[in-house]
Amino acid sequence: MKVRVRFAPSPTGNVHIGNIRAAIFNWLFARHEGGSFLLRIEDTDAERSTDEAKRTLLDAMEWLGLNGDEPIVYQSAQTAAHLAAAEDLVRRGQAYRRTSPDGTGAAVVFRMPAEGPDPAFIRSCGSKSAPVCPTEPFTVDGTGVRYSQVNRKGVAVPVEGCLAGYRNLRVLDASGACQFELAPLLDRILRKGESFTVEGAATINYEQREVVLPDLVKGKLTKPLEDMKDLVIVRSNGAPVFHLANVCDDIAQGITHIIRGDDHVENTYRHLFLFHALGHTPPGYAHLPMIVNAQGKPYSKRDGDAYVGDFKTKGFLPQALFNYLSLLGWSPGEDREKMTRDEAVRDFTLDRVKSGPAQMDLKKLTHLNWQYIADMPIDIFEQAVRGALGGMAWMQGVPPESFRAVCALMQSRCNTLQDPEGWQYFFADDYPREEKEAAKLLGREGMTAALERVALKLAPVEWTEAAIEAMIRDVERESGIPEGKLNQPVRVAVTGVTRGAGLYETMILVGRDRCRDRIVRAVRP
RNA sequence: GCGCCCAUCGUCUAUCGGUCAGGACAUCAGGUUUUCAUCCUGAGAAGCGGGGUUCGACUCCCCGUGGGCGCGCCA
Repeated sequence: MKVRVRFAPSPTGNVHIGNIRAAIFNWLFARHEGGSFLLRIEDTDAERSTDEAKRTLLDAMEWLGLNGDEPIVYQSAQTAAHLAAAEDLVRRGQAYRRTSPDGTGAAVVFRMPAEGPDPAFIRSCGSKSAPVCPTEPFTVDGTGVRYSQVNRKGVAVPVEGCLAGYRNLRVLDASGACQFELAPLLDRILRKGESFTVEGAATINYEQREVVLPDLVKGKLTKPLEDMKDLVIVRSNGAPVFHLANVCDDIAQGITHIIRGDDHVENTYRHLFLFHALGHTPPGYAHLPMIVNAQGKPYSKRDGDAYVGDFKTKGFLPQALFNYLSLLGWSPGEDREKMTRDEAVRDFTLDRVKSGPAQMDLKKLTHLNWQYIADMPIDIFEQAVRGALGGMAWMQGVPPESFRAVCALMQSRCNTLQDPEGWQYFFADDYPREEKEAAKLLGREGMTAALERVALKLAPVEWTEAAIEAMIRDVERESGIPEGKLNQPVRVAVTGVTRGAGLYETMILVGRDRCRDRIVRAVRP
């Protein structure tokens, strides 16, 4: 069967790198398997969904090259199908209505199957016995089983579970006499809505069963069925709930594998039942570990760095972010990190995905970004820098040849596309200066005189690196300055900063007149 | 509280019972260089704790500890 996966975010707030990482893994898996990658926007939460969020989401997807293979599905347009599915479940006795707490309406509740043949994902664990707090009532009705247990501190704590979790339940009093037996009454409870209350129960016995979820990254996951509850699938206001909508849409879109964050595993146990009740074999599941912030905590709204759009504005390349994110929780199994999309597609398999959480490391992303920038053809780099610089005022009137020359000189020194904002001194005279450093370098003994000599000799010197260097060496000798010690003062005078490309090539690009004027201004403010 | 999941250098990771536990980022120390960046050398840095199983465990099992997730008429 052809693989079909989907990325199904809800457009509330900005797209998170955790989400986008899930999108990347889905995309990688689809491409590796030669399948389809679909995008579904789960916009049923009208309160929180915004067009703004939808747009930033789509922008991020496009920026990262996560192209979908079919038209986008909007969940809000599928409501009728969701409701029809719910009605169907009610008709077949697999769901029931329950009036809302405020009595204004009735929600549709999906019942974990308490009778009939077990689906393949349910497994019996043998009989189980559990103590019951005798002073609290034990009740059974169509919505489940409720009783209390005594904890270590001697306090009664309520326990609640679905009917399905208590197959062949027997309630015993302190003497061991059976007070209640579920199996013979099941039909009356389910069909006639009868309920039963037992007082003074001491022990319960039942056949324990568990849900088995074969996860493609975490292996076999299980969950005791008695820990699960029936679940609301349609609100009393008539709106379908996430679980129903999600499963219905996955069925409608023919999804074969669901790859999502592992914060969904608990939902998956329930979705398994929904797929089954709706007459479908559940898809394969792969639960991805979470990405945590620098504090090792899950990303929250406070973490500004977590939003995909920010990476773009901070000057990161989509290829670099894609590459970096694909390495968070996955590795090709060799010591290979920088790789093309094609390489990642070729090597990506779910069984190589790690199951522990991963922490985002901005330094490493930056390093990767630097590598990608260094590898860019100069034309592309120049274009990217122009785009990133946008319409900065000092860009006005810069001759294309000069700009290109500066790009060529500075490319290998760029960590991000934001770095070129510091190139201002090449083109304009109102650039930021490292005043403290400048004062230190310019204030040295005899420096003023030496720099004035440099300014003087600048006019006639041949405008080549070699000639400029020779001239500066001359001035050093004439001024009694140790060889090489004049470079930094000249640099700071000419550029305002203490770090940059080679001084002589920098000077050539800054221009003869500007160099002279800046040196003069530096010594005589 | 109950349930589920996770656990290798500071960080991302390799290892699918036998390795001097490897790589990358970061850090530190040298070298090259007119500063920076590059480049080259080198260093420090890890199997959460306790029990098992085994000739042998980072790897398998159990307990504990720590962290995460879930327990909504949110998604």
